Amino acid sequence: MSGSGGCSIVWFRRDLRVEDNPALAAGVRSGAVIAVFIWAPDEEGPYYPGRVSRWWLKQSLAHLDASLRSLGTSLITKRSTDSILSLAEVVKSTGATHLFFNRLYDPISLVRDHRAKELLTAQSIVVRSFNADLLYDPWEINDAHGRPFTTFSDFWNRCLSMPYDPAAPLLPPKRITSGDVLSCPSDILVFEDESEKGSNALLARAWSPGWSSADKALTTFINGPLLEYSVNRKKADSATTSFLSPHLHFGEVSVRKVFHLIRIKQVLWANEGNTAGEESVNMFLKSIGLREYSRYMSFNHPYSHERPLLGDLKFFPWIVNEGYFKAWRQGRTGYPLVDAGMRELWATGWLHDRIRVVVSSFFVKVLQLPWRWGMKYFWDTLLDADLESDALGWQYISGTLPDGRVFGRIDNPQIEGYKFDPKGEYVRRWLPELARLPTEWIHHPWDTPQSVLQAAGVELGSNYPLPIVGIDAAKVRLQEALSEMWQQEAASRAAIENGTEEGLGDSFESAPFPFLQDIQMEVEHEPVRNNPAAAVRRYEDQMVPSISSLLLRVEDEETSLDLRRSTGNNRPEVPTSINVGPELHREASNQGGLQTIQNNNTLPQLNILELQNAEESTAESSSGGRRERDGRIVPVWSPPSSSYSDQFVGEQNGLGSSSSYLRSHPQSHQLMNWT
DNA sequence: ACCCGGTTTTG
DNA sequence: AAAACCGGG
Repeated sequence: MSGSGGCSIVWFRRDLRVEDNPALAAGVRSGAVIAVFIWAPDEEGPYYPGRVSRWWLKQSLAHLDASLRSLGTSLITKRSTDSILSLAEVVKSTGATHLFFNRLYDPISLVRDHRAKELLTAQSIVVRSFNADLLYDPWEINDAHGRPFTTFSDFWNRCLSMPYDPAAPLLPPKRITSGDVLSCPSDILVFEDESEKGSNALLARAWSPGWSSADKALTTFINGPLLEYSVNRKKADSATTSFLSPHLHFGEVSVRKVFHLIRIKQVLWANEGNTAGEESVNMFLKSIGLREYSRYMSFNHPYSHERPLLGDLKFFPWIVNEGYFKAWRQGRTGYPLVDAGMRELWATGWLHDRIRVVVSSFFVKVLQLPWRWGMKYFWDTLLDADLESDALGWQYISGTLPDGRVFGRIDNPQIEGYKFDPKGEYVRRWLPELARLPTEWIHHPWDTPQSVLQAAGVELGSNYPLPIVGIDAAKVRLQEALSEMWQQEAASRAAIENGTEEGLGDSFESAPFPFLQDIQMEVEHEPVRNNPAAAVRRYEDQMVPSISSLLLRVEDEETSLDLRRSTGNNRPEVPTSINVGPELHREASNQGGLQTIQNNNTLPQLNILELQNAEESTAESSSGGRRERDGRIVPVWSPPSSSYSDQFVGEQNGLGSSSSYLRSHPQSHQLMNWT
């Protein structure tokens, strides 16, 4: 162990590449390197990666290992339940003096990485982290008053007009001097179980993980489909997307490299007066920007994957109906475009962005299921599952962002169908039972004359379902739900004014949308009028099966201000704001297993982090109930748990999260002007 | 210059 | 659904 004294550990996470990897470069610069990957999925709580995501990770790690070997070292892999303890062990056994890693911005990583820094610094290890995941670190992008932006377009305009460019990509190291890898044996990591192997084998036909295929995908895209990106982006057929998202998720290609290469094209096309090309570049950069924004939001509002950023839907009576949920997952809603999307998702782990919008908006608006269920299902099934991006997407669809969609709007899958899939090819590919239906009827089989159906071999209600909910009925139901929501909201406000309400401990915090436990209890099992589906409405949209939570309180007043002030030359390494205090506030309220968690926080910025209680959730919550059906596309996926009532996370609807919104946008909870 | 109505876009 | 956009009149 000693000979190599002074070596550096490079901790790989979602930066599985050798090019433009600042942490690796720093390691190489300072001498011998030990490259480590630690697999500690328990730390992710309920967000244990889904089958396809794990499949990708496995391939990608193997690829990285091969590259590192060709450069002179290899990747050490560790199985762990505590990354930081494992890091400390690696440090000890290798005699390392430095730790380098690239930053992540999801809430779990923020806390974990900060802890790593504290712990190892205390052991006299030099710890440095780098930005490798974003064009700009979140704290670099602020408005004129030094406050974080709250809408995407402002954020993105600022990014595009920053006084300095994003860091230029680094070349890969020519050679790596290996630390003493023998002193630190790898664990074998198991990413798939027997039952998953068969389905995983199919993935390899369509995808090839690893940084070199990521590079290839990037060049192919830039030299080909990019030009038409703007025109083609409306087609449901995924042939015109970049296919970069899973590569980007695992950091196999650097987003800065993508940005720089795209910009080169942009300049080129601008000079040629190629306006279509320019437009495409802008559209594509925008989707890169959304990815940036998702990290930005996650950093500034670490609850965004769990809670609406705006409190405006706090009292919305979501429909808790497993039957709906199941029909959606299986692609049996009776709406061909939605169903085709859900079948494709299940079969391939992939979905065109447009179709993601269609199926998720259907989920939230027509079925009125709580968005976090849908998000969780995406997490479990998408090849490019990404917590920050998916949270942003679902919140956008649900209308809980200042610039999100208006909640009251229901998209009509039939109309969308003729827009995105005018010939019905997409539907026919994924719904073989409708393959013989003429285009005229393909997106609304329920209107189709019996004779036509018969000729096409379609028997509604038998081999293809009738619509699970009619669009008109859904509109009515949505309006009813909304007026119910307003009533609750008004009642709650009144209760506050009467001083009946306890409040949340924080005076200005609780103003617009107080937590109303009583009302929740009252209405819990009240069936909704005019609701033949016997759906039970609940006021918590925060329930995600099998998630139990601890609330960790975080002090971050000064530090978040620090972050905001810090500029170029002195970038904070790990956001020091994430200072997890030891005191846990967890107030279990007995009834029905509800847990209320109180936020004692009085600080202006969002400053609470919640960690998931790892033990109870992962196994069943992620992939547990899934079974593969050979040759059949219909998914079999059971929800993580059937006991919904005990997962309620108190202090809900992002009072914490939305506080900064409500303060900076006092109007935002009124954005939804229903009447 | 300005208004109108249809169309497109909307993170 | 609402706002921005566009091309006449």
